Amino acid sequence: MSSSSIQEHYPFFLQHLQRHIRLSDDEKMHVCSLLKLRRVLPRQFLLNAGDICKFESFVVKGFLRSFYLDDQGNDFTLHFAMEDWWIADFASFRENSPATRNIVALEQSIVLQLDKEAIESLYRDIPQFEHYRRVLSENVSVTQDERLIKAISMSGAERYEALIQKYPNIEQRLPQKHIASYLGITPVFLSKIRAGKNA
Amino acid sequence: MSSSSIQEHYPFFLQHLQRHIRLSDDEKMHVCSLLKLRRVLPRQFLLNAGDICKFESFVVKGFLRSFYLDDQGNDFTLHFAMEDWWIADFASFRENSPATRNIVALEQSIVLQLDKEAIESLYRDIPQFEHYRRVLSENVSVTQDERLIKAISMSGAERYEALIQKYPNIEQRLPQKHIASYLGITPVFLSKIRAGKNA
DNA sequence: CGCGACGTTGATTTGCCTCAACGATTGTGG
DNA sequence: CCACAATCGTTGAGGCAAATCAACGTCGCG
Repeated sequence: MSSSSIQEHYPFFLQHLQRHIRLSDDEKMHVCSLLKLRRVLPRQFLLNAGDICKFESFVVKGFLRSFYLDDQGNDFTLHFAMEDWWIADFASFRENSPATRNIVALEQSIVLQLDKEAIESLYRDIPQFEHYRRVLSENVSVTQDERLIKAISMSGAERYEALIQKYPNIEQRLPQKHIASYLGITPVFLSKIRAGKNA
Repeated sequence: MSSSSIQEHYPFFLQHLQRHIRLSDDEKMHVCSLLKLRRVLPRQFLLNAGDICKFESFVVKGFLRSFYLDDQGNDFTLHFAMEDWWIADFASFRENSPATRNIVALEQSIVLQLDKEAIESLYRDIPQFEHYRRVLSENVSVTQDERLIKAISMSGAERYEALIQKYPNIEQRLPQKHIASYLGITPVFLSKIRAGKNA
C-alpha cells in the first residue's frame, strides 16, 4: 500500500531549500542522495532521551512533538514540528551527547533525515549550505527569544491566546494536554481558561 | 586619560575569532578594519526600544544588559553580556524593524561593533565567516533552549540555584533586582529565597 | 460491554506577587 | 562636610494565579 519511494518527496524538500538558496541541478541531486526516508506511526518514538540523536529530521508529512520528562515524570513539551519544519535534539546531535528530550510522532508521519556526516559533507561541497543553515539557526534563535519573553512576561491565559493566534488550527491536531505542557501550565488549568473564554 | 585607540583591542577580538575559525593575516586585518569602537558609561544606553538596531556589539570589557519593558513598565531582563560575548537585538538587526528591547551598560564598557553592511561584506569576502556565525547562532539556540526548559519546568528557587551554579560570580557584578528580572521573579521574592537558603 | 485515556468541574493548597514599612547605602547639593 | 533624597535590599501581611487532588462524564477501542 504505502510503499512509496523516497524520490517522490524530493520536490517538497527542494522547494523548501530553494526558499533560502539557489542550487544547480547537480547540487540538488547531491543533497537528495544523502537523505534517508523514515516513516513513523502515531505514538512511535523518533528519539528516546538518553540515546544520541543521530539525525536531523525534516518533516514531509505529519506532526511530531519533542518533550522533556523530569525526574518526577512531568512532561514538558518543548517543540512541535509539522510539514516543512526540522526537528531534532540539536544539542545532542552537535555534541554526540545523550539526548535530554524525546521525539514522538503524534500522527503518522514521513520525515527526511540527514546525519552528521551528510551535513558536514554538504558544508564542504556546497558553500551555500552553510548559509542556509546559518539563516535557519538565526530564525530559531529569534523564535526562541520571543517564546522566552512570553513565558516570562505573560500569564497562562495570554500565552494560550497568543498560541492559537499564531497557529489557529493547532487545536485540531493536538490534544489539549500537550498544548498545556507547551504553554507551561496544567491541562486542568487550560481547561478552565477555555471555559472562561466562552462565558 | 582613557583615550586608548581601537587597535589595542584587536588581539582580544581575534583571539575570540580564532577559537572558531582560522584566518590569514590579510583577513584578520580586513575584519578588524570594519570594527567600530564604542565606549559606554554605566547606565548609558547602547540601544533604545523603538530604534532600529544598527550594530551587533562584541564586548571587550564591561557588562551590559538587554531588557524588555512591557506596557505596564515591568522590566524583564532578557540577556547579559560580558567580556567575549555579543549583544544586540538580533530580530531588529536582521529585519531593520524597531527594536523591542533596550540595551544598557551596567559597568563602564568597551564594545566593538559591526553593522549590517560590514557583516554582509564579510560573508562575501571571507567564506569562513559564515561558518563562524552559523556556529555562534547554533550555540545561542541551544542555550536558549536550556533556558526555556528551566523557565517552564523549574521553580523560582531552583532557577536561582541553577544560575549561581552556572555563573558563580554574577552576584558580584549584578544587582539583585536584575537577577530577579532575569529569573522571572520579583526582587522581593528573590530576597526571600536567599533568606531561606541561609536558614 | 468494560476499560483506559481525555477533558471538565469543584474544593483546597501553594508559589509567587503586591503593598507597605523599615534600615543601609549611595549620591548630591547646600 | 553634613543633610537630604534616592535607590536598594529586607521583612511582614494579605491576595491572586495556578497547582494539586479528587470526582465525574465522554469517548474510542479491545
